[in-house]
Amino acid sequence: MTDRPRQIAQAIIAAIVAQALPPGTKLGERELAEVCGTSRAVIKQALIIVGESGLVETRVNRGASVAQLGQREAYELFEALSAVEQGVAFQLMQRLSAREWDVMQANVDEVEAAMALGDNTHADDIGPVFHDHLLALSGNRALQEIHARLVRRMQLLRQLYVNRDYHRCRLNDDHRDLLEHLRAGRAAEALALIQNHYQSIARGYDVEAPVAEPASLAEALAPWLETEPATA
Amino acid sequence: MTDRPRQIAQAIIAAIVAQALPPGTKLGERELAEVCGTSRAVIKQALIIVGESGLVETRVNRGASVAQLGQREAYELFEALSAVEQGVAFQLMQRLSAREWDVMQANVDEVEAAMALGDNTHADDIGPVFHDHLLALSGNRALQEIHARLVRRMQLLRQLYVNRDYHRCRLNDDHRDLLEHLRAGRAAEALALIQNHYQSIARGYDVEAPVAEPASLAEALAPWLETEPATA
DNA sequence: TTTGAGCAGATTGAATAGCAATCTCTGAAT
DNA sequence: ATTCAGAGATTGCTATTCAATCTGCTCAAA
Repeated sequence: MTDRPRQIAQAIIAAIVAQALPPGTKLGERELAEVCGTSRAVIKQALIIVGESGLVETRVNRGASVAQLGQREAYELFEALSAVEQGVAFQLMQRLSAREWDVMQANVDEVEAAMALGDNTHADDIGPVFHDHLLALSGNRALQEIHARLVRRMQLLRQLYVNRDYHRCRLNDDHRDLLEHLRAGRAAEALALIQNHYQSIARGYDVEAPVAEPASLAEALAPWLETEPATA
Repeated sequence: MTDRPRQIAQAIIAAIVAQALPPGTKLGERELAEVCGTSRAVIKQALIIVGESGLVETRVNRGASVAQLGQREAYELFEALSAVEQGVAFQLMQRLSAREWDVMQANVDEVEAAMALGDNTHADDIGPVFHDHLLALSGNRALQEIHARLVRRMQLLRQLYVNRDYHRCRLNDDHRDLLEHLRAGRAAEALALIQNHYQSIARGYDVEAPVAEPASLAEALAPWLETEPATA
């Protein structure tokens, strides 16, 4: 029961990433305090933690609400993800043998198998893990943290901009091609492909869409709060 | 007089980066509250903000103290900086004309002029700005924020590990060579040089040194607090 | 109808007091 | 010298309170 601010912050982050709290949802201190069964002081600390992760916007005297990223921020997010992965890829190419890329190869094959079975939901779930594997191979926790933060913010975009059925096969093909470049030591091609890959992903997001309705804080947070929520 | 947590957090960050608060310095809530003339609640919020930036370590029931980065974290920091700048450089090379690198060229020349005059202090001050210019050219605020956070944490290393007079001229030569590669579009050479550059910097840090004595919080923070500190 | 002023309620920023749990440091006993 | 116990200090958290600000509403004027 210690470090409640961080626990609550994790719950809020989980709810946001899981799309239970749509962008724009007001996160009132009083209401959150009741839902979490704690005091406003703890809530304020939790909101600061979430705010530092970039998932929540806080304005003085106006409280916090789930961040609504603009087109520019969306673009910068993809560019940043691309840059980080390019740097990581370049470094990994210098010290990894062909065999050490097998984890990522397995992911590509798994996604392909899922798609062959028509299980697109599962393919969508494990497809993005390809990028996590890349970061994991670096073994660099600072870079993994940076990458994870960017990915979490990217989740927000799914709700702001329509996801006109981006071509999964195309993305997985990119993954496969990228792996070949990486294994063969073709640096320029690999980095260019990463950039192109993220531009493909970005193209699936560039149309505005109606924002989902902001659910009640109690319902949205319930699954991620171990402590009993006060039933208002 | 609003948003005091953030103001105080900025003051603490400034003090840490300026080496007024050496690694390991205990940041007691009560004492900070008195020094800043505010309440513990505000201080706790400020410490959370600073903690999220990675400059302060917080353990439950044991409060916060200025982070003491280990060898591994130091290594990861340099690797991360290298990766980010490699990614940025690769992207910039595709869209910048030769002329648009002039800002960075100016920095290199300025540093060389300072060194020619024997003003090594000034050279050390403006030398690192070279890297900021690179990020500024990207125009990507997300990447600039990431980079700035990494640089701030790197400042901590200066106090933990002795800085056996790293060769400024060598570093500036790297900058000059890098610019040539960037202008000429030699991607592989440019990225390799960035990596090598940070390894050179890292080599200047790899010896342990006695940690500076933790100054009093009041004295350390005074220059960065506009509000009057309570004279205990 | 539209616009704008003004007021009431709600919300946030912050201070204060206080309590339980934990940590730290001192000092005594072995 | 080492170990252990206890007092004091520190932290985590709650509750309450007040001022400043914001929001939404009514109502009057153009």
